[in-house]
Amino acid sequence: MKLISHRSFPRAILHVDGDSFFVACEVARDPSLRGKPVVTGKERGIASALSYEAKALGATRAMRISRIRALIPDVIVLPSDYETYSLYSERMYGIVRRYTEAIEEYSIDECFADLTGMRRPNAMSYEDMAARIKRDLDNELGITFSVGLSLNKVCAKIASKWHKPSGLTVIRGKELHAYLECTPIEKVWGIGPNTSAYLHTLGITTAYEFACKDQIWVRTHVSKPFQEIHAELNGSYVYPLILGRKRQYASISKTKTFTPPSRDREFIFSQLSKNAENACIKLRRHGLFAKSFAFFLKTQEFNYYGLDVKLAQAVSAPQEIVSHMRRNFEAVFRRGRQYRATGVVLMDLRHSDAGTMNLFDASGKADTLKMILGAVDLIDHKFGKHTVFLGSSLAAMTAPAHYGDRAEASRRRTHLLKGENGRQRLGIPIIGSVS
DNA sequence: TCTGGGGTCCTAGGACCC
DNA sequence: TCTGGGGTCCTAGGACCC
Repeated sequence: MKLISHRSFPRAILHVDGDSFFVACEVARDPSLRGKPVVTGKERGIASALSYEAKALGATRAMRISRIRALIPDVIVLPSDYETYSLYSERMYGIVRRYTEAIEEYSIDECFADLTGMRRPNAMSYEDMAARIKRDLDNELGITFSVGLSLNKVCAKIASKWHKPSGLTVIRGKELHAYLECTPIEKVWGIGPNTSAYLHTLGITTAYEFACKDQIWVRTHVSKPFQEIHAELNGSYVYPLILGRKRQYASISKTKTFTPPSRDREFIFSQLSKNAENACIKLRRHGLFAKSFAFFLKTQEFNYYGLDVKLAQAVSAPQEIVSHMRRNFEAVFRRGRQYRATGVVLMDLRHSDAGTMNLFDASGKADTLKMILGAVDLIDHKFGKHTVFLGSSLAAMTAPAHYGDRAEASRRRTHLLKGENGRQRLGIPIIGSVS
């Protein structure tokens, strides 16, 4: 039995979703691409977004670019340009914000808006607002959007997905069941492959069948996140919008898969070192410091072996991360095992390292390190990423072309920032000059 | 989907305490 | 040394999202 302790009123929640957003931004910027099979993700060798023309010819998300080229010889492959997409993203938020301040900037190509109570200020119905927002977005950005309007986030998501691309779907409370009957359970936001399979074993295949289960059943069969989804499928408003600017990072990670896989310990470690460098670059770009981190190796069988490391002080220098990984590497690495990827995750992020300085470190190393890092960031900014890098990353940086992006490899300069090398066992690596 | 990369949140269970 | 009951904090790992 459901307890309703307050008089709930229906909400009008809007979900806005850019159609093939990355590709659409590229087309908006370069109209000559319109109508052609276009994919982005060149830098990774994996398709991140596809034009509808490319999809129609059989390409799918996460497909290897090489395979797409075989499938569609005249496909246009572009590297992802997040700077540009972010600009379009900001414009999207701005247009929606004309109609309400209650906006959640959910991701680069999606947002939610709470239109509740805005009929009078905007002098139009919720449906008209949704239509106007879509029209403004399509016209001003030159990108089509799929828009859904319903009682809550989960249902608004179902609505926006209903008709793609360029759809506008309104799902009122009375019509909800009809939509849910046609929605496979695995298409519901928040219900992944695992939970779908589990629900299937209980005889549930559609969102409607799940929604019809009573409270007792729901509490005994699924955990909290799915109880909440269940409530939203019944029209309740459970998930509030998270308003305002994107919240701060909880973690920053860098992982990299290499082909072919490798058993070479030095190579594997250099990959970790490179991950650490890249993660720290992002960390510093946001003015953050990490008080702990994790690193892991991923085997050819998709098993993960890793370690969490707590630091005595918050750091932003890769040298610190690398020296800790060096000390703990043997606990994780096994000879003979085939590895396909490594990763570094920086955690316990904060805005300052103040108050955590080691009092016994009177040598001025910390200050030196800061100056070096500042210089490194400046050089990278001026001459491009990875103009300078740690000696411990060398193997990863100079690996054969098939170990990475060919173009990147050829662009790369070979100046080294001396520091970590195979034999060093010092807590803080020796810092040399940029050669 | 023969499986890339970057995130967040929830939960069960152990450690520890009273 | 054995016996309960109950609370908090932390961690590893699962699940999901774009």
